Amino acid sequence: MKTVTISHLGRHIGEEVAIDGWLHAKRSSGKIVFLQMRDGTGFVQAVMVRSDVSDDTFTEASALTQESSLRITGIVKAEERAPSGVELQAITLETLQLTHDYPITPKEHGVDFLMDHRHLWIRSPRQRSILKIRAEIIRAIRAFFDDREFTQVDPPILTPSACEGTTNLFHTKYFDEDAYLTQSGQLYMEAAAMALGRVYSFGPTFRAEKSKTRRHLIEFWMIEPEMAFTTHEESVEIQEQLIVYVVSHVLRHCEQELRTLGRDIDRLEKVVSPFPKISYDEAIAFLQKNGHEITWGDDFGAPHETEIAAQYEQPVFVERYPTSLKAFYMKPDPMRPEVVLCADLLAPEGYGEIIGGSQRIDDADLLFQRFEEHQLPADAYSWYLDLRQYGSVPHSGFGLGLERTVAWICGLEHVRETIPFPRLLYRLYP
RNA sequence: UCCUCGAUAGCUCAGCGGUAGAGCAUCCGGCUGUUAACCGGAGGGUCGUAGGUUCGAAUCCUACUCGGGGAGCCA
Repeated sequence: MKTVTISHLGRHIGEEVAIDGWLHAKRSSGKIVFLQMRDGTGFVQAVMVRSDVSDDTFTEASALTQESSLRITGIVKAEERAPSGVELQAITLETLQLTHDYPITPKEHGVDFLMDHRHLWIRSPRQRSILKIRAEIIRAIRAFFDDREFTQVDPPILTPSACEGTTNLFHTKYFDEDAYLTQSGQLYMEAAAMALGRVYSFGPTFRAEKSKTRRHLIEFWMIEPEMAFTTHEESVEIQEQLIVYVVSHVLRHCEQELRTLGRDIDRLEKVVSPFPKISYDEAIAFLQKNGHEITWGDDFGAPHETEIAAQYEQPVFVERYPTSLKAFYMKPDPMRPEVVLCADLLAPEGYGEIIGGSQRIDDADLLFQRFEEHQLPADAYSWYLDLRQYGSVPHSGFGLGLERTVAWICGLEHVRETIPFPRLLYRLYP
């Protein structure tokens, strides 16, 4: 008997095949049983009619429970009433394990309960769809950079000290030395860009911040491209192309999953070039006009970002923030040294900042001056200062937060559903 | 760290000073096209923990524990 995946059943109409999977749901009456099967590739309904099978088989099917593992053989039928257009007319049944008391019932559940059962929750159609889309977004991001001859470089996860010196890091020991989990691979990626030209990293990042909002994870994944001989404006252009590419890839490859999530496809179809660009100055003026008590030099809070982004149907770049607000390595605008050559990309629909990027300081003296201003230990970063001593060039880069991007594209309420096993404040299980 | 909301059956919740409830899940019975199927029946609870007020507390008060949402910070 040929075993096929549910996703390929449509190619076997009229044939007798076997499927291996789990029972997602069951409905039955005295003489017919409907078995909703899932195998990871999709969902299909197997229909078992009492008169078609042996009494033992029918009794066994009637007694099956949610999430029992089983193998069913039957004839593949085209069926208009089925969501996938295909059904299996069951003939034989082999129960691998009869499950008892599966915790996640077809009824509603609270966040706490579902998070405690995350290892089982990911079996649900909704969670499966999100993880599929996450995988496709990752595939699209890699394809985008690989096609443009970027080289993937993996920065270290254990680091001797803070990269940016702003957020709280996870502390650990490296034998007798202190070590920290990385909060950004950027400085290492600048070194890599001087070696390989155009590079990108894709890996986990850790922030020991006591943040508890729908936009925060303690452990999250970030894509950090870094490009030699690239200006701020050129970097922003690449960021825009990347986002357009990723969204169109998901629209093309994940139609079924987006439908399962109930995502408003129209909103995603509006993500095309060019994206609006406004300056920090214009954003401040806009907020002031709308009654916010904010002055030039203040940073935006989450409500500010949401209000700015709400003006547009596409992601919006906010450029040239005050130098005092941004990281030490960002290059000042030569025409206006009080602002830096940077941009944040704000996603629509209140999802907040998904990209932060800038042109980096390439002048050795200015960078050293910044270290003193920010009271950073120059000796710990002497390798980074070396990059400006030996063939310094204009270069730019950015960081894309994967989970926020997934949450936005999927239209989710919270980033905790975008990663298989989220690490959240006070939640390290499962 | 701060603000705010919550904790009652396996799950989701109602009850808000006077004998602990419903739906779903589970078990038993019925049903040949179900889609969170439906119909009938059964079992199932130290009301988060510790104090206090009261004749009487799931209910009011205090503290603690755990969790949700948000702020700050950030992707």
